Amino acid sequence: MNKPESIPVRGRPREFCVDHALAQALRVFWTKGYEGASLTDLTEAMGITRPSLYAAFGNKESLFRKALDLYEREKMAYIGQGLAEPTARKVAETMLRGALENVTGEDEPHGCMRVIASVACGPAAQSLHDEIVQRTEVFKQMMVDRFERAKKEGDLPAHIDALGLTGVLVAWLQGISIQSNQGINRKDLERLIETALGLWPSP
Amino acid sequence: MNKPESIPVRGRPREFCVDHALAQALRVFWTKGYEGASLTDLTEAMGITRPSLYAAFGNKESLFRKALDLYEREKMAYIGQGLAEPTARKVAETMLRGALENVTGEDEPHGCMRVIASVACGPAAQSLHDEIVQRTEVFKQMMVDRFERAKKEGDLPAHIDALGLTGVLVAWLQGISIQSNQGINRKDLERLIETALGLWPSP
DNA sequence: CTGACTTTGTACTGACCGGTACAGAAAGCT
DNA sequence: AGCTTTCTGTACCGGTCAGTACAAAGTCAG
Repeated sequence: MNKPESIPVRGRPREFCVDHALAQALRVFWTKGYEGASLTDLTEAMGITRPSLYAAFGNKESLFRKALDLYEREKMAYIGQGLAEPTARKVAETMLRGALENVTGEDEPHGCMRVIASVACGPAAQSLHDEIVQRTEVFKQMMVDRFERAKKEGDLPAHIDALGLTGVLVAWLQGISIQSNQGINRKDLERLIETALGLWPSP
Repeated sequence: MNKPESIPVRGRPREFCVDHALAQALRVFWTKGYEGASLTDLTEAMGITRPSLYAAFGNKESLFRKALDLYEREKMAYIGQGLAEPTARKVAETMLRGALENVTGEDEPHGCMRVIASVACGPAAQSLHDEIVQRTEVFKQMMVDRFERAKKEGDLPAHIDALGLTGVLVAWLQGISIQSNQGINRKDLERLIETALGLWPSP
């Protein structure tokens, strides 16, 4: 995984694996946020020099975007899995437990990269902030639609506000991320989740 | 409010009001976080020069701590008010509505400064992060105690886990902060809160 | 081999960061 | 009047930031 991956065509071949370097960059951004991660942090973690980074990834911002894509693809799969569950309760349970796993990984940064990055980006990275917000909105809308369907299917009471319930669930997910980032231990987060599921509306 | 406040004793009198300058600094830190706020941002907003800032407040970090004290004193009163409410439900309601007001202020930054600052501080500000986390833990413990009392008083079912319920409520507060920071409108946050209160356990 | 082409590491750029040295200005004390 | 004390503005410090110019090195086609 740490060697070149594609058939070189012309010129001197690249001496590192782009995917592996991107995975290392993801770890740095995940831990430190966009502005907190310096090019020195990134190049050291990726094991390449600055010009190599710029040649392969454009600049810091486009590197971050690629890392964010990778993060959402590999680390936020639990959102999509949750949406596919058969009942509203299972949707919530899958997302809450998935977030817990994502956020308390053994040797991974604690907290959700999306949350960290959206909060911790100054005016210089306004466009990044906006993009993260927009991606979050897409997920939220899918949840609203899913809960509307659940109401029709009868596994959510009719008086429940699907948008409000989505806000509640998203707030839980974000709160789990923040509390984990603040160093809460996993056991306490599990109690949070158990209590939250205990509050979840029954059909 | 923008003129000196105390009786000068010796030497040239200070030409600005310390309290007013601190309030302006608070706005900057609240909006941009600790590392995102540069000394240039701060001095411009405060209307003073760098040496004046250093003479009056020590350095950037101690200025931030003073601003954080001011924030908790003036903007987080709803936590203490909530704890004083007679029932667990009113505790939650007061805190949720207080957070909403705090976070959707007309010409104030959106989001809770504590949340923003705890997430958006790099390794340089580790001691600040730790202090914010510690202050949060104090509040949490008070909530746990309050909900334990509520169980004894019978306005919370006995099977409820007070620590888990505190995590649930804190996650809501943090989620409200983040979603507001991401530009959610106030109406949607109100629906989040109404739905959350609808889930709150009845005695 | 020669030339085209691309990646490599070194060493640099200008801009900004937090923090400060210093001299002049404004007040009270004697 | 001086003298002391404190604040004010200018102009600077070394360090770090994101980004790049440039030449050496490696691999292809011919």
